[in-house]
Amino acid sequence: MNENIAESQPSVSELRRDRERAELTERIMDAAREMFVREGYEAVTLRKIALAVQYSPGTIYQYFKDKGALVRAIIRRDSQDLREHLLEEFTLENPVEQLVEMARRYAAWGIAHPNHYRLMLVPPPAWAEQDRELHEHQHTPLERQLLSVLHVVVKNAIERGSLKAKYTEPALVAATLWAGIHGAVLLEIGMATNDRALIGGTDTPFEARFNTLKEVFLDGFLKDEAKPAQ
Amino acid sequence: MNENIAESQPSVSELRRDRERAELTERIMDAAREMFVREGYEAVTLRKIALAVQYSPGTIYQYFKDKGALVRAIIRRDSQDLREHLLEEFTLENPVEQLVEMARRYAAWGIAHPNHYRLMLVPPPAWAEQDRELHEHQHTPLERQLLSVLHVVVKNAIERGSLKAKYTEPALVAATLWAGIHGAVLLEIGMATNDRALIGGTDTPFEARFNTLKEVFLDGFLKDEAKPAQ
DNA sequence: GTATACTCTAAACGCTGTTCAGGAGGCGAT
DNA sequence: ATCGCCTCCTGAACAGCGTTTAGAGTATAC
Repeated sequence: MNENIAESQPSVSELRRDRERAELTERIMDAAREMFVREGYEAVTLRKIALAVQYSPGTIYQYFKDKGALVRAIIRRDSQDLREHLLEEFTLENPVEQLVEMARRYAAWGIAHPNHYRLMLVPPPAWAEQDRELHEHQHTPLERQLLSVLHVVVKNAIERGSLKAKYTEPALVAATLWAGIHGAVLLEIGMATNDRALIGGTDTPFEARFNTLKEVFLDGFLKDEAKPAQ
Repeated sequence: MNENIAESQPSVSELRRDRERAELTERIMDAAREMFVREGYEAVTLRKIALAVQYSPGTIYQYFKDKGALVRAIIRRDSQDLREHLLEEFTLENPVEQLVEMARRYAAWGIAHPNHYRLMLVPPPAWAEQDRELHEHQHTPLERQLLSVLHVVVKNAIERGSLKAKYTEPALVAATLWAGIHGAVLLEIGMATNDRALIGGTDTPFEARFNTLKEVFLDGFLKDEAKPAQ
């Protein structure tokens, strides 16, 4: 044992062990993610996850403290992915256009992955109780991350004088924007999963609702002279 | 046995039996509602409910088919209550004012009863699978009911010419309004339950967010000459 | 070769929702 | 008054859940 040296270099077997550990961690998360997204949180059992990765149930507990920690780890990673997806390839220097495009990406993602969306953004307070874990390592909940991303862009728009004079507080504007988009996505998800040939055809396609929301927000927030050309 | 008469009048003991059945049904629902609202769906066990009403667990199953049916029955009843609360005492003949007041009541109710709100409006797809039950007896899901209430008032506003000319479809406007309010309520609920002294004080009170949403919707939807006096 | 550290498993625990055979007791008919 | 019926309710049981733990098995370190 070379404990005498305070922090010695890791041996080759230690390296392999660490790598194998990381790989199994990954395999578990991947299998669990797929099941959570397909069947929802409480329909997925640890035993099924263990079966999928071909280990005994107890083994999972050497990689994740409990079922909640597993789902939280998945959420943490996927939140980061969504966040990067929203910010990807932005060369638009116009913050208003950027906001519209981000909203479009966000909504498209949520509708394409309804269970995933619910998992990350509508946590039943069950697993949120010990969310120390989610907050640590500069990991604020996704909702917060999104708000702070919006905050930056909105602040940019305000500084350029695109918004009406009465909207001076970026946090307020960002929260309003996010509330609208979030509500629209949830409405679409709910209607898509709950309804099969429901009452009279008063239904409207999501595209139309999204555009209405966009119009209203643009008309409501922007100065008349700052509105984009039709 | 008086089977010869097709439908005879119920005997006195039958009446008492039916009444007692209805009373116990009520007691179960009341106890369960309180627990669901306080602790959330999956934290409440049938055994605890049975204990609260002082019957054995099996007895519950003579009154409700299973746990999902019980919570669905509660949701059905409370949905009606909320719906009536929103429409209560309306003498306002101005549909725009009515919409604002309804939104205010709705948001206040949701924030005052966060668990109740989530229970009724953000069902994890678990118990929504067999929602035949929720749809029957002209009971559409609450979300639908709210949209149709909004639909009527919005249609009224459109017919009075209060909205900009490009908004001709009440369903579209109603969906947008509801999405915004729903999102705002969920954001408030999430921030209130998740956060205890979080990152920098970028927080805004709900009142301010609600007013911003109101301003934007009024500015966005209404003709300039139809806006209420400040 | 022996001791050590680690990983994984099998079994068990207490809990859950749910089912079911059977006891208890009031009711209507004889 | 007695008999059978019908309803309500219970206690025990079942399978499945998340989770814990003692220990077998194996690779590493000395």
